[in-house]
Amino acid sequence: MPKQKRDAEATKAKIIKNAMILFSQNGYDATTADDIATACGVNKAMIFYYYKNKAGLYEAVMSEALSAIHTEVITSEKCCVSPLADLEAFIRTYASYCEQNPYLPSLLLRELSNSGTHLPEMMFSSMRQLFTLLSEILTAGQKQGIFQNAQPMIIYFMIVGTMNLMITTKPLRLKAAQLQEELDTCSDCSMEEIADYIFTKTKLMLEVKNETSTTCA
Amino acid sequence: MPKQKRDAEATKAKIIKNAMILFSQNGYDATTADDIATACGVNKAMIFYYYKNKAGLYEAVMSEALSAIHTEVITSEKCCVSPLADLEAFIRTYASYCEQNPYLPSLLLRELSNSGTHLPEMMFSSMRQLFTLLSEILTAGQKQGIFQNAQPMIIYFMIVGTMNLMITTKPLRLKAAQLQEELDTCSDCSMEEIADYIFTKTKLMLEVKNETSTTCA
DNA sequence: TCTATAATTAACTCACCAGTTAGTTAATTA
DNA sequence: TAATTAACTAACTGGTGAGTTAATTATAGA
Repeated sequence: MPKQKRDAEATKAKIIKNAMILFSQNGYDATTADDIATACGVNKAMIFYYYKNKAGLYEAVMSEALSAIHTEVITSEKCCVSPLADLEAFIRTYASYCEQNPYLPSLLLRELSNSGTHLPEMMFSSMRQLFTLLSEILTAGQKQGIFQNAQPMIIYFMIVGTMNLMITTKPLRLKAAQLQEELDTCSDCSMEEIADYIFTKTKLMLEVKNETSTTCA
Repeated sequence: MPKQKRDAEATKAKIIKNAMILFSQNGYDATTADDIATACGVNKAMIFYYYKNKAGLYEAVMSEALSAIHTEVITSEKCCVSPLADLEAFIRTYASYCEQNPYLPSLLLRELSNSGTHLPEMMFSSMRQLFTLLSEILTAGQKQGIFQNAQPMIIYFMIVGTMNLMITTKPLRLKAAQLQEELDTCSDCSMEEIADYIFTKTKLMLEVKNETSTTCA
């Protein structure tokens, strides 16, 4: 069954994949069904055949992207027991996932900048779950007296929002750095370095006493 | 001259104002020239008469919004001499400006999530200037040994990006808090409180030794 | 091998929207 | 006050994009 002339799953996947890329590059409105169809060498009608309408496709795309990252963070986050280690795992996993799937950040930011006006319920709850996760890590740490004065929402945006922005603005930052040499836009920072820096700064923000080695297995 | 039947400046201003609101609420593509025209009770043709095309109008809107915030931050930032006071002024001014002009954050975020694909040159340089400002404050502080290990780009996003996100997500955060009571989404934090919190955390991040009163005149 | 069904396609429709145009009315100036 | 210009309008156009439809082809099961 390696190659078939007809393979529903394969075409569905092709559509999702290309739609994700195009949506994240050009936004929802500026991406046409024809664009997506030609991008994956599939007849436009197939999009409507499988996903009913454009909004349905969009929802499917976001669902895919969000559930993927959610399980990734959830599963890898179990690695250690201390809140500090969990925090580190959270940041690192999110960073590495986003690096491998650079479409997600711009999709998320766009959605947030819409203030979720047309945000489908599923997406909303998925985003909430990710926040809840960090929120729980923070309250746990606070109860154990490891973290001080953690407003979860603001901390969440300082971590996740900043990583999202660093990814989506990469080309912009490069351009700015070329135009104005004395400007340090972190234009060739790797995502790992960024995650590292953010983790260090988050520890300072939360006034974590002292590093009793936090590296995971 | 209080009321004229014809007032070019007034209609131009009306168009900009309503366009700004609609663009920030619905995005560029989803906002039609007809929408804007009816919103300000002006004939659609006037939009093209004054701004040539939709892109021209958009550029004018962004130019307006950005130059306003830029001068606001620039002028009020002069208040003190120390980098720490300047940092505080930067954060506070940005916060209060955004609160009064809640359109800007969503416009900015949308633009950033586009990775500046259609970003007009003027806007790009305007955004750069704001970043340059913070960048200079940080390097000054670092030279004086007040700030430690400041990566300007990341710090910038942790401050400005977070404030932008807190503003645009306000309705979303409210909804999430209502659905899930135990979740603290900072849903009734004022912008002042948020700015305060961010400033406090930024000081920790930059390892500022100790507060020798930073309030401005 | 025949048949039912799922996958796929080309060629449409219809609504909507950016931008135009030709003409009208108010203000300005000579 | 006549003429010129600037502000404004109603009605149009052309293109585009979401979604449909009716027909066609592959595939699996009996």
